[in-house]
Amino acid sequence: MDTTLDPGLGLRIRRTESLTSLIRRELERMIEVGELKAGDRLNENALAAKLGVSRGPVREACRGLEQSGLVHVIVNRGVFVREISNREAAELYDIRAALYALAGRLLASKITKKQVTELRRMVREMEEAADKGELNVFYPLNVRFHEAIVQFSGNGRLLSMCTSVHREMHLFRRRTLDMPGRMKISNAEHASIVDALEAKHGDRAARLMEDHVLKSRELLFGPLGTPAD
Amino acid sequence: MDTTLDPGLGLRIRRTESLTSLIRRELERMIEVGELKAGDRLNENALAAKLGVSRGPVREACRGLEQSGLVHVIVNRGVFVREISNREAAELYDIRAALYALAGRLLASKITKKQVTELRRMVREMEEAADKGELNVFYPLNVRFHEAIVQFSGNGRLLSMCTSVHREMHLFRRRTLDMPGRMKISNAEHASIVDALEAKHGDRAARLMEDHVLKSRELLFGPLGTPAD
DNA sequence: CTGCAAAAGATTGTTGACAATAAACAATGA
DNA sequence: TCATTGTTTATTGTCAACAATCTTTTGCAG
Repeated sequence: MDTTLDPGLGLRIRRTESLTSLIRRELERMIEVGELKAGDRLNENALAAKLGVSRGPVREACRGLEQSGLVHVIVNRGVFVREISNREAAELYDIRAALYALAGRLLASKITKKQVTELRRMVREMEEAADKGELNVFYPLNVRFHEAIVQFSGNGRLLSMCTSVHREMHLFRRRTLDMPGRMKISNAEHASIVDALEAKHGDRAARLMEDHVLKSRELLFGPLGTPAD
Repeated sequence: MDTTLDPGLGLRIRRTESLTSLIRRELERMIEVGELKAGDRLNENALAAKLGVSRGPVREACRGLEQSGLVHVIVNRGVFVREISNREAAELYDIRAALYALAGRLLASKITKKQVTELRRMVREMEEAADKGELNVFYPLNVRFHEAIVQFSGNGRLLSMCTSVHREMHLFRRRTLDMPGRMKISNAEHASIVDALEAKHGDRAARLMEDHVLKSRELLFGPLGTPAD
């Protein structure tokens, strides 16, 4: 298989985007999809060869990934896809809860009818997926629902932060226990959140968003505080 | 003036740390201090020559800085120290408020007597600085006070996020109006925060932290929402 | 066979050179 | 005089080679 970065289209693309950013996105994709698993080392030579470029842009891309927390670099040893410990995952849940609460509060004060409709549509689709027990339909909708709320909140930096946190959490091994009734419970919370948003009740929306995230956290780590590791 | 990166010590240092990270810290310092101002372009050749290295590590360092939001890169044009608009600064204030609230909540549940003493000492020193009207003493103490709370909270990722947000906000032109009585008011809030922490009253600590940040925001932008630009 | 030491190999860190692009400037015509 | 086009210069994007470091293998003594 030839996974080169479009050498044919290269001439057109290269004008508006550097190889570095293309490679960074490609690496993010590989990590997201699982082509690169937590703990894997990124071999610069191999990657450069595989993508049909030299090591320079690959190294630059890795430096960006390092800062965004997706990989960590050990001098003279290489860059490794980060492994998220239980403890770190728990920390990220707390942060996500705080950021989502903010998103809810901000959005409640400015949400439009159109946005409410959009969110309600997602909730309805998730409801169908939950009824049929289709987790592979529910899950991406769930992601998009949360993303939409953060995006609608209008705080650009908040959006990029949430995206970053979300990417990092993906590195965490344990998937949320897909308990049978979990989808319906989760979606009921979604409905309440949209209600609060529509009512422009900022405090309630914030609290519901926070609880929604912390409930996921509890499902993984139990009701008490941070796990040892 | 020779601002080379210690070519003498280089040999020793290079073993445990790459030039890239040294340069990134140096650039962060230059931005922090104001040697590089918002909007300035970072000339790769000039920087490389000044630091006595080649362009490679400089470029890698810039990619890290880009991801952390301190600079932005325009393809084929160069990397520029980011300019923070009023709007973005306001967004960052909101985020900081949410993160600090989390820090307060977390710390309240686990603060030690020793940490309370430490915080109280800082408040006392700030009180003295406020009495004498010494802003240049008050300000760094103020920073350390907030940093300490975040650090004591025990959430590592939260600490790095707050540091990052703080750095970014430094790029914002308008300094907080140093109104005459401002320091004393601010420090009274600090005292209340420590009280809430000592009482292990998480909700109250969270709310006080949030209000404390949002009050700074109001001082800059007024009581209503986000400024246009 | 095991443990250690030294050499060979692989990989990262760094550099200088070349190619591609954008900015600055000069020349031309209206 | 001004706008436009062509040319030169400066700067960034990319690459391939070299140096430093780490890992693995091999050889040898016990």
